[in-house]
Amino acid sequence: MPPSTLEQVGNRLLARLPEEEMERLRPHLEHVSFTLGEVIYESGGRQSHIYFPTTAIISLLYMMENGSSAEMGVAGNDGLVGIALFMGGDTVPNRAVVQSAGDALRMQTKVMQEEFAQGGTFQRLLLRYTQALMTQMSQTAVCNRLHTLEQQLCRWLLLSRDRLNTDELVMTQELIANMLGVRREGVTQAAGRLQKNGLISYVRGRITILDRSGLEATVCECYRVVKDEYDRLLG
Amino acid sequence: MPPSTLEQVGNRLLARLPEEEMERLRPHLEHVSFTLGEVIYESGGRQSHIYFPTTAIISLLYMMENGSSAEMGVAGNDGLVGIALFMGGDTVPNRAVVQSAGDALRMQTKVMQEEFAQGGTFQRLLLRYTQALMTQMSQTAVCNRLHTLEQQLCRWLLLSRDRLNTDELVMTQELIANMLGVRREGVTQAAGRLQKNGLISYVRGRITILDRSGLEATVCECYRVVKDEYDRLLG
DNA sequence: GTCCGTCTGTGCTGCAACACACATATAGAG
DNA sequence: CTCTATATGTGTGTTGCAGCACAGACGGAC
Repeated sequence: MPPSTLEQVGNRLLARLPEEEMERLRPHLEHVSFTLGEVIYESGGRQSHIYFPTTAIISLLYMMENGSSAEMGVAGNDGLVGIALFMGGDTVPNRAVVQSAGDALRMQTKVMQEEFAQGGTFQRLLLRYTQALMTQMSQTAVCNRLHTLEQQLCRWLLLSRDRLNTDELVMTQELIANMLGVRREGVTQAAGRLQKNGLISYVRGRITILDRSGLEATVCECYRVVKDEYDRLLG
Repeated sequence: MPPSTLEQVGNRLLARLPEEEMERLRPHLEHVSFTLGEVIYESGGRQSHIYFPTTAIISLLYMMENGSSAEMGVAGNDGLVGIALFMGGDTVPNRAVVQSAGDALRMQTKVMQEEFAQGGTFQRLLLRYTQALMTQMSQTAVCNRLHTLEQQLCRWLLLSRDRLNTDELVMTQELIANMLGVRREGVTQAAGRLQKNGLISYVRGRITILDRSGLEATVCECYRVVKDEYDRLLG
């Protein structure tokens, strides 16, 4: 695949690199495709590559000892998967799962680390993204504590929508429940209310966002805090 | 204060710096004291200094628009306050409040940033600490979602204990409730159960940990996940 | 078409935490 | 010692979600 095509459906972090750095990295970027549910890394697992999603969305999930799970963050074409590889810890105690099938660009860990050590725009962007992700994680903590399932579902839908280029999400309520760390029935009820209010419609694993501004009116402040931070840090 | 005394009651991050880097930084470290409840920075506020607590404990709180709050992380003598200053974002959307009165060493932002840009052990330690803090934040999200108030209180007590050198915490239930983002009455009930079981005792703003291993038996896995990551990344 | 697996809807009961109201206990000021 | 502000204890009712059970509905395989 020629370089120009690589960046056509691109990753917004990489798109912000100056041409000089991009030229160095381009030969090391490799296109990969992910299917729904694929596990990119396990909790504590080492990664051979860092991933820059282009159309895929990746969830960072903590898996409880008893089997339940909860999402702590999500990465799309505005971010990357593999923070630990440049933060120095090598691994993190969570799992990365493909939440929405799609593509990513990947780079070998060693190449990435060498470029990171140069201290240029690449390092600066990766650190700023990491800070944005921290905001997302900490706001998730707040939201889990203080807000209703319905508000959290709105937040989740909007965060997903922002990382896709379509209003249709391929996603069952069961999977959403696993992400949010709640029961499937709870998602059914909350989604039912949103549908009744004309904000979304859904059938059997396909959710369509009908009224984005309606969702934004229903969601808690957490969504905007996270979005504003992403825009400020990476916009 | 002579340098040797500065490090006597020290900060464990700084203690891990090689002598060469420490020599460069020592002239720029300044001792400061914090009182309970003091606000180190406001949400979105710029900081002139980065802080390395020695005996103080600092909570990172998100303040909701409606006035309620929730803790997203905590920093003691194993960490620092001011992540955003080297991650590149300058500010974060939360507030840093003194949870336990005590001291810290501080360094001017500019000095810190110059040393960080050197890419040596200082940078490596700060990034590893940041990763540890991310684990703490994300585990807080999980814990808020999936665990009971009593378990979370245990987690909070243990995290505080680990950052003090005494079993007595000066802390009212009201303040703990603000940290955990729950009602004061809920804390009263959970603390009452812990006291009845002989794990803690408390009177009017003073909590004493009587049975640390009992707390560890009651707490959810979140505490150990965070502690193990801190040990692994910074130990 | 029919079948079967998957996805969604709904009706319980139960519990943890909330909101509000108010009672009691304690430390420190005077 | 008394007063007061602050800290903690308790009761009642409500809410949001969990846990469990099962009914219906849809879609692809055959």
